[in-house]
Amino acid sequence: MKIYNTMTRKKEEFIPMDKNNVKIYVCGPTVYNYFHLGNARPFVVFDTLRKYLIYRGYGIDFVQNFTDVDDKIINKAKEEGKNANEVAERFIKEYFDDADSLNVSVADSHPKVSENINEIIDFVSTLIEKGYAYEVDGDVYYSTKKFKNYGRLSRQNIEDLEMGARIAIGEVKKDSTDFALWKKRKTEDEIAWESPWGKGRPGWHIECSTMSKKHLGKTIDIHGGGQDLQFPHHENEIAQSEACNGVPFANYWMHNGYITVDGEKMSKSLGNFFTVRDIRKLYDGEVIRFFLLSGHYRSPINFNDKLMEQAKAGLSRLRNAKDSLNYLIEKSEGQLSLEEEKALKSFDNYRQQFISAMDDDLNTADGISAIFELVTAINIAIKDGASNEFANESLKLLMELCDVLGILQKDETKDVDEEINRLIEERQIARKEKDFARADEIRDILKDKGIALKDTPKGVQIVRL
RNA sequence: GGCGACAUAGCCAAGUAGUAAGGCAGAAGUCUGCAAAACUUCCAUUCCCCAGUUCAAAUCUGGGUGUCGCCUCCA
Repeated sequence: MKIYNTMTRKKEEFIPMDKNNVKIYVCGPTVYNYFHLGNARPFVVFDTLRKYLIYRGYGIDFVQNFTDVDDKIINKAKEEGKNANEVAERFIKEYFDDADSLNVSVADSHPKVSENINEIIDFVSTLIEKGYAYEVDGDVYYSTKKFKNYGRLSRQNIEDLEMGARIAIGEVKKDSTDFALWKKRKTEDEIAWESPWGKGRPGWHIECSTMSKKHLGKTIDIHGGGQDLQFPHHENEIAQSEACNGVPFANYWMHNGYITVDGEKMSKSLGNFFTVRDIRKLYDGEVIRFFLLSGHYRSPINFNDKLMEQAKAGLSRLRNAKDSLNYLIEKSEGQLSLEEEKALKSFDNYRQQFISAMDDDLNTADGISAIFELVTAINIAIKDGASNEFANESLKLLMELCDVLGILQKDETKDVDEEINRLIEERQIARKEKDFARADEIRDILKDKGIALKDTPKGVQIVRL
């Protein structure tokens, strides 16, 4: 597999340190609100990477943190008259709710800042000992000029950065590019922990270095996150980790592009964001996931109603194929015919097409195309019916590929209640007696209940809307 | 000011040198009591513009135009 490495700006062959234990760290959310679609993108993208690597036989150790100590959480808590921990815990719960709707699997671990304070203090202490950090009156800063590769990931040189940097009032850094490792407590009611530098809390960047080291070790295979984290967050992580550990931090850096609204980046600061929770009121989580995977992960994706409708329509084509196969399996019997055997063999081309797309820096857009082509081939093959075995095998292949992308995962129950069954039966009788007015009336009634009917040669197929 | 990305049909989107995938929308047809779904056919002589390299360019080089991003919390 080839992966585009931001560090080298090239697609590189992916060679993990240990095939059975690929170490992946992805920057997780700051839990002070529902996450928005822009936040969702890395969750979905790197979850897909994880699923694909597992599909290809790798063992994965996947870590995604929760930033549960942060100014924004503190502010939100003040607004709501709660304590910061309550706010963080609540939105961690909401994270899992939304993530689940997107079919994003739970990580192997989801460490929290608040549970790693001691490790963070140790990390900062080491940086001070090694001369990479300094304390000023209870604050601790990282001295960027001490780290010779500072700016390498984002291709910035430190002099240019200094020109653009601003020092906020009250900050006592030596250089404008220095950043906080530990922040002194400013008011009594602020959340704070004891440290060698007095009461305070960790800066933002140090947590990822610390938790990555704790759960995955000094060097990891892949570090992922949004493009906007490249600078300064990931740059700072590298500076911290490599200064502390003396070995390379991550072998591959992957950055997803952002979501735009009317061509502008969706972000909290611009206020033009849509939370996944809100989008879910209109679209199934799977539609959102499919939408996010419909373009390459490094390209920007624009978000609007029209595009969501397109994604929804595309996904239903895939879902219809799955439903048809399931229906066929229920209604048909028998073994593969000679023709079917041949068709099934040819389907392997689509699998190969899918794999080579995904192998090429996780080209999900091309991967999806392969699935569409498979679906067309399946539809043609089953047009006039098919054996049970053929339907089964086709479904197996379709789902093999869809599972990797995390789509078509939710199976609506085929069970319908008695009243609906009675109505369907009544409609069949009405049709037989050519009372089409009544038949159509019943179809409308069922439609209101979220059930569509397809009259097929083999009977009535029930489809959940 | 420094650094970077992108520009392919009505819309979305692959394709990084060998003659434009796939999806949505649309049109016509098949099937159907009517639908729905599905199937068949049609839908970019052309890839922002101009030069250049080459037997050959959407793809490489140079220049231009436009859009967006990072440099400040952000996925």
